[in-house]
Amino acid sequence: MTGLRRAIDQRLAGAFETLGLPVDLARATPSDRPDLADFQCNGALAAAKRVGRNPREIAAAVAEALGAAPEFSGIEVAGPGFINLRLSDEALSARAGEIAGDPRLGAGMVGTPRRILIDYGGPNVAKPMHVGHLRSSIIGESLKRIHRFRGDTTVGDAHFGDWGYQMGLLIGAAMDADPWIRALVEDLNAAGTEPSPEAEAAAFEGLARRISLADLDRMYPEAAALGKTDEAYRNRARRLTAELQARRPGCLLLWRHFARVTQVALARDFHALGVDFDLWKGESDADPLIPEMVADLEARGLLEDDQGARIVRVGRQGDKRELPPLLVVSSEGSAMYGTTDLATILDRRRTFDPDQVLYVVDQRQADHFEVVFRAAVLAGYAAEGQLEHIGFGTMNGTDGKPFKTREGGVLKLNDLIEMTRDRARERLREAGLGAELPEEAFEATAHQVAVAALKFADLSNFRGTSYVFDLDRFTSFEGKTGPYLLYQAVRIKSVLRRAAEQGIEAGGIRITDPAERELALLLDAFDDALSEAYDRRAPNLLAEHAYRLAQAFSRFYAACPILPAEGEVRASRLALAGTILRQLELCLDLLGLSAPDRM
RNA sequence: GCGCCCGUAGCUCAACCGGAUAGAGCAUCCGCCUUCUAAGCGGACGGUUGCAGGUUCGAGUCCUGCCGGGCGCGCCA
Repeated sequence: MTGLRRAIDQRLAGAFETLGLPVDLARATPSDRPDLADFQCNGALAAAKRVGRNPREIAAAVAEALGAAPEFSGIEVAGPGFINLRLSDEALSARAGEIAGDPRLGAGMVGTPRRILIDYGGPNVAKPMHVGHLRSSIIGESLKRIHRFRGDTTVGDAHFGDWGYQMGLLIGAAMDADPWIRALVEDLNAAGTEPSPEAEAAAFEGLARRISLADLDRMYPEAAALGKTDEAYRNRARRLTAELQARRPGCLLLWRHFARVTQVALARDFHALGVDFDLWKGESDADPLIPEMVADLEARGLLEDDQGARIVRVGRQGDKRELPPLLVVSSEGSAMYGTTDLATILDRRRTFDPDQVLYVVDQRQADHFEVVFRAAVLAGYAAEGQLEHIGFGTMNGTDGKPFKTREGGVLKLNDLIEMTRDRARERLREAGLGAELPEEAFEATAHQVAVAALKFADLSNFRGTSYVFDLDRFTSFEGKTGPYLLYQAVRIKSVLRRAAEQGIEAGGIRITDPAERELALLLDAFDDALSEAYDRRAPNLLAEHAYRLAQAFSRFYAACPILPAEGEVRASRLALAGTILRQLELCLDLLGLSAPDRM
């Protein structure tokens, strides 16, 4: 199925070819001047430059050549050589009808599907999620859904931060906090063998009583702070990290408890946000590959000794700056951030063999990924361009620096969600739904509204730039917000429900009113918005489309009564509304949102 | 110091390969519920796109310089 915009491209290409003009310039875009046209082509201007002729003459010739095409109701040359194209109501009606009958609502697939792995979320053991985790999680989730919908075999991996120095800190802190734990770890380490299943079960049971997620939340910041100021403490944590990575049984067992407790809680929190991972692989899963990888790097002659550490230099001729080397083995003998990342590349290659890996991680880590990717290419673990860092900007406070609460701490994601849910409940009660809906549905709706508000507020910004985190804006339900999108969907559902009750049926779509034209044009523009969001890895483009669609519907709703109309007009408007709902809900789903039935 | 990113309306953000009159939301003001959910709709107000040059028929967009801000620059992740 070809969309209208693409059909116009083809018409233009035909005309350009006939006239001996560069065909790559034959492209229609939505008009900047909706009062003058639906689409415009600026190709005559660029062509004039290339072939050295008058742009208006070229435009006039193209317009002439286009003259017989049936989908246009108006073709005009304007300004310096814009070709303004207006579509006939018939063409729009036919296209709207096509989309109405299309399970994919007008969206195309990629030409050649690829295998894509998306690394996002990046939760860590013992670190509760804060607002900073919101971006990676929801951008990554949306990219995953967009890729999958367009036909790629797509896998989302949480890439759980469960390995490294932080674990040494925590193991030490837990041993300090409780003599029973200290004894357990030390005895197991001394024994040097895995405990029996019974002993292991008993140990986990004892740990479950002693260390909860809340304890970890409390212990980690304290230990991290101590590690910064106290050298002996820091050195012990490093040693314990190395012991864990050497798989000393006591450290390993305690670590497994930490990871398990955290993961269960995190998966629940992610799910509540509409974020679900296909894989929950940890950095620890890449760990077993490290020895052979180090040997391999050695064999390839890439490893160098430097200040007691082992590194890979990744500088290239023509670099504008000197990149730091990849630190493969620390002077303590530990694997570092980059080591596990490199080993993870190997692991993914063996287990999933992706054509491309997208890392949805804070922009500040651009240099780190550049180093890792270069090392991977040097070692032959990945091809140039196969690994891509999808960086995003930070959420800043009004002072322009990464967001902190008034107390100076980080805002926990769960607190933000609860705050927003409170506002949603209040708003639902005002609407009188508190009494009408069963408790469960009421809570579910409040949650949907809150999540939509938070996620849309983030997704509507271009991912690459930092933005100011404004609590009021994030928890607002009016204007260009997630709840606005949900509300439009809810209104349509309500209309469709009434229509069904009254036995009113939808019919063929006939576009006549300006509000209907706008809707038909937007339905057609979905495919462009989706493929653009895909190509540029920019969900905000899809969010923008969803908003425009919702807004156009709201105007249509105000201007064109649906059920109060009669006959074919009513049947047409009902069909149009139903199609808008389906495309809107599809957009919401691709953004990781969902609309309730009532709100 | 070196490098990367950013600077657009009072505030928060958009702007497709360089195109016409730079768009939304919030805030402010004025209208609209006796038709389907007013979390809505219509309208008004609001801009020298940080500054100065350059390329171009045409620049928020490309180039150079300056000013301002953020971030990164091997033993955390």
